[in-house]
Amino acid sequence: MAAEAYNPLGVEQPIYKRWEASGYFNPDKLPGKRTKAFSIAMPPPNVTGELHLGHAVGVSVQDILTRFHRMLGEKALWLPGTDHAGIATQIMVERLLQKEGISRHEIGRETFLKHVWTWKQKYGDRITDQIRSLGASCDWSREHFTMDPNLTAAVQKAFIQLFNEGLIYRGERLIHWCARCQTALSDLEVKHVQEAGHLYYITYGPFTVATTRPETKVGDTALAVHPNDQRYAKYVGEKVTFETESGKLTLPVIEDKLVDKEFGTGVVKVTPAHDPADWEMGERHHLEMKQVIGEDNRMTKLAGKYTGMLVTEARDKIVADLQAKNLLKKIEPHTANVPHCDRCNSVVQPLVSKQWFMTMKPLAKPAIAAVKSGKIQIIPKRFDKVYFHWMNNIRDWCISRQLWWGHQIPVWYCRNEAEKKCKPVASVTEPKKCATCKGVHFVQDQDTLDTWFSSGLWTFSTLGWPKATKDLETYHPTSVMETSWDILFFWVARMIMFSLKFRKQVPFKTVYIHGLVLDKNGKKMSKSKGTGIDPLPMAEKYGTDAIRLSLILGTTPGQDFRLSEEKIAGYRNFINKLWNIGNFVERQQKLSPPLGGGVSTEALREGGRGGRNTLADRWIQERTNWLIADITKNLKTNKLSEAGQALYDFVWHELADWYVEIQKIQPNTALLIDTYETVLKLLHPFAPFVTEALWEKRYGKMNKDMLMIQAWPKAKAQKNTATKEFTKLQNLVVAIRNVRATHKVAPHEKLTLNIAGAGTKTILALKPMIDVLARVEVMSGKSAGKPDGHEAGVNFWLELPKASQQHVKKEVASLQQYIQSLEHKLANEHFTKNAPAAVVEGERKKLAEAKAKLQQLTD
RNA sequence: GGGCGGUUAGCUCAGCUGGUUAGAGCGUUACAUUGACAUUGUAAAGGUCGGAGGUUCAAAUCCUCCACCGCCCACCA
Repeated sequence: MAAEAYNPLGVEQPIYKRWEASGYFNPDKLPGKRTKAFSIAMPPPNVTGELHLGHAVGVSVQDILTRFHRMLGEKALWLPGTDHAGIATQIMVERLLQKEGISRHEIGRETFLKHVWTWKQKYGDRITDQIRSLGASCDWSREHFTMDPNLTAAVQKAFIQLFNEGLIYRGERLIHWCARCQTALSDLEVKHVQEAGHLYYITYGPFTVATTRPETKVGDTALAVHPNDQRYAKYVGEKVTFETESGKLTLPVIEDKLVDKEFGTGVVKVTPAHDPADWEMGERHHLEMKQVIGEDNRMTKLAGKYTGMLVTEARDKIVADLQAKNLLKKIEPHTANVPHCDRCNSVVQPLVSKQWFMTMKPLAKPAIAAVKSGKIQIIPKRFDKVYFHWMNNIRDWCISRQLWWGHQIPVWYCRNEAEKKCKPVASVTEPKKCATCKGVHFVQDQDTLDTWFSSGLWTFSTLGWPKATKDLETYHPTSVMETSWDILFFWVARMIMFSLKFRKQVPFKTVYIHGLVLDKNGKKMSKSKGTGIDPLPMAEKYGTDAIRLSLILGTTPGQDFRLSEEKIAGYRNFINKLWNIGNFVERQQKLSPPLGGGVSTEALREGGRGGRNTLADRWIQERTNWLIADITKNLKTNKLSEAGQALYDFVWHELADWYVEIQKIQPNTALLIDTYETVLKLLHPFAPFVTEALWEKRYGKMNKDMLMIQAWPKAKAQKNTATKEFTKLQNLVVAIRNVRATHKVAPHEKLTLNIAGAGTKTILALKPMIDVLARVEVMSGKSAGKPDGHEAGVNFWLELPKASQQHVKKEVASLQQYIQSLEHKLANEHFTKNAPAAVVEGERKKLAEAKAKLQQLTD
C-alpha cells in the first residue's frame, strides 16, 4: 500500500493551536530549571500591514533561533508586537475615507482618530495571525503595540528627559515637506529618485545662471560664485541689479565654497528657503529667507504674480515669461535627483518650517563605541562600515510630524507664550502654572512624534520600562536583533542610541541582517507591480516548512536573494522525503519491534547491542553524532544556512539513500528510531510543523512531551573509524553502479562481481549489503584481465554481458593526470620545506595511494 | 562625488579564517519503476570560479587595477 504524500493543509493549524495552548511560548511556563535567558524582540510589523516575504524571512530566522535555544534548555523569549506606523497607517485610513468622500479635515482630529482605532481593531490581528501561520513561537501573552498605554508612557518619559536635558529643541529650519501627507519628514523618509528634467540657463544681468528649478527664482535672495573663480571675482561683495520676468531685481553677489565652478556657468542663484545647499549658504551669509512655496505646494504671496499657482504651473509660466522677455538663453536636458516621500511617493518640497529636532551627536558617540568595542556584533560585519559612516555624519533628527495618528508631543504652551515669551513645558499632563507669567491655561502641541521614536525604545519599553520590571532585568539586553538592512538607520541605529541613553546598556548583542527577497528578475518584489510572491498561498500549496527552508537555506546574511516557486517546490520534496522516512520507520517498528526488553538509546550510542552493531550501524551513529555537533556549532554562531544545509544533505543522502536502504537487508530498528528521532529534533527549528506532526504520529497528541520542548541532542567526542570504513564501501558500491551504467546494464539485472586483493575479507563480510546495494553477487578469487575498478582495497571484475573497457581507460587517464600534479607539487622544494609537515605527508600519502590504484588498474 | 555588494555549471546560488581532482538544487541526458517516497531511484554530461597583474611552495579564497550589473549615502543648483 503506497503511503500518502505529506499534506500540510489541515496539519499545521491544529499543531500551532496546540503549541500556543501549551503555554510553552511563554518562557515562564517552560519545564525544567532554566537559568540562561535568550530573548529576541520581534521587529514590529505595521499594524495594518500584510504579510510579505520580508516578514517571512525574519520570522523564520527568529523562530529557528528561539526554538533552538528553547530546546537547549534556556528561557527563550521571543516578544512580538505591532507598530502604529504613523504616516503609513494614516495614509491608509485617509484613502479609505476618501472613497466615501470624507476628508480628515472635515471630521476633525478626534473623529478621525476614532476611525483609525476602529481600523486598528479590525485589522490589527490580521498581521499577527499571519505571523502565527508561519509557525512563530513567540510569546503572545507579552504582545505589545507601540501605542499601548505603557509604551506611550515610555515615549513620554523618554521625550521629557531628552527635552529637559536640552537634547530636544524646537526651531525653524529647512525640512522636507510632503504636501500630500501634510507633514514634515526626516531625512531618512525622503528618497531621491533620478528623473529626467531640464537645465534652464537664465540671464541674471551680467550673469547667466543654470538652474533645474526656475520656479524658485522668485525666492532668490543672492547670487553665489566660488571664491577661486577668477571669472566673477570682481562682482563678489557687489550688488547687481537686473531685469527679470517680474521686473527689476537687486541681489548681492557672495562667494561660497559650496559652489561648483564646473557646473553650469559657475554662478548659482541662492534660494535659502527652498534648497538645502542654499539654506546653508543663507545661514553663513545671513541672507534673507524668502518662502515662495507653501505647505499646500502652491506659490505663496511672496511669489508676486505667480501667487496661488501650483509649483509645476509656476514653473511653466515663469519659463514662458522669461522666454517672452528674452531672458532664457537655452534649455538643456538634465537628470537630477528629485526628492520623493518614502511613504506616498509624491515629490517633496524643501521648505522652512518650525519643527522639533533631536540633537544626535552626543547620542551617536556611545553608539559608535558599542559597535567598535564588539559589545554589539553586526552580521555580516561589512555593515559596520555603513553604520559608522552614518553615525559619524549624523544630523539632527526632525521628530515632529503634522499627523494625527501617533504619540502627541508632550509639550505645553502657555496661552501667553507669544506675548510674554513663556517657555514651553514638557509634561505628560497639563502644567498647573506657567513659571514665567503664572498663567494657568495651556495648549498641548498638536504634532505627533515620528513613528521611529517609539520603535527606538522597543527592546526595553516592551519589557516594562520605565518601570523596573523582572522581565527587564532578565531579558534585556536582548540576544539578537533580526532585521533587514533597509531599516538599519531608521530603527537599529536609533535603538542603540536610545538604549545606551536610557538603559546604559546595549539593546542587543547581535544584529543579524537578512537580505531582501527579490523576484526572479532580481528586482525588489513589489506588490503594485505584481512581481511579489505572496507567502500565504505559497504556504498553502507547499507547506510552511518548505517556505521557511527556501528562505533560509542557500542564503547568506545581508545578501539579497531571488526566490522562485521551483525552489520552494524543491524543499517541499525534501519535507515529503522526511515524511516518508517517517512512514518507513513506523512500518519497520510494526514489523520488527526494537529488541526485547527495550535497549536504551544510550546503550545504542555506546555501540551496545551486544556487539551486534554492523558497520552501517556504527557509521550512522558516527554521522549522527557529527551532525549534532555541526548543527549545534553553526546555530550557536548564527550560521543558519550551513546548519540547514547539513541537515538536508544528511537526511536525504545519508539517512534515506543509505541507511534506510540498508535497513531493508539488515534492520536495526532501535537504532533507526533513535537516529530518526534525533533528526526530528535537529530539524524542528527549521521545519517545525512536519517534525511536530511526525512526533505526534509516534507519541500521540499530547501537550507535555511535544517535540518543541524536547532536549536538544548532545554530541560526544568520537573517532570516525566506522565512517572511514563505510566511505570505502560506498565508493565500491558507486564504482560498481558506475560500471553498470556505463555498460547500460539494466538496474534490476543481477551480475556476478569478482573481487581480489587485500580488502577481500572485509568486503566479503559486507557481502549481503553490497549484493543488494549494487545488485551483484559478490564472489572472491576469480580474476581475469584488467579489473573494472579498484575500491576499498580490492580490484573488481564485473561479469558483464559485453564488457567494454572504455571507462577504465578514462579512469587511468584522469588518475595519471592527478599523479602528475601531485608529483609536480612534491618536487617543489618550496612546498616540501615550507608547508606544514602534516600537509606534505598527506600529499605523499595521496600520491602513493593514487600510484597503487593506477598500478592495479593497468595490471 | 563617496561607499558597499555581486560576477563560480544552461539557470538560481553555496563555498572565500588560502591546502583533496571547486559543490548543491533546478534543468538536461540515459536507464529504472508494483513494498517508505515519481513530490522517486541510479548514473552521466556540464565550470581555465568576470578580466589583467601581484603576494605565496600553494589563490575561487589575500592585495592592486579594470569591466559590467545592482544597491546605499551625499547640498551639484
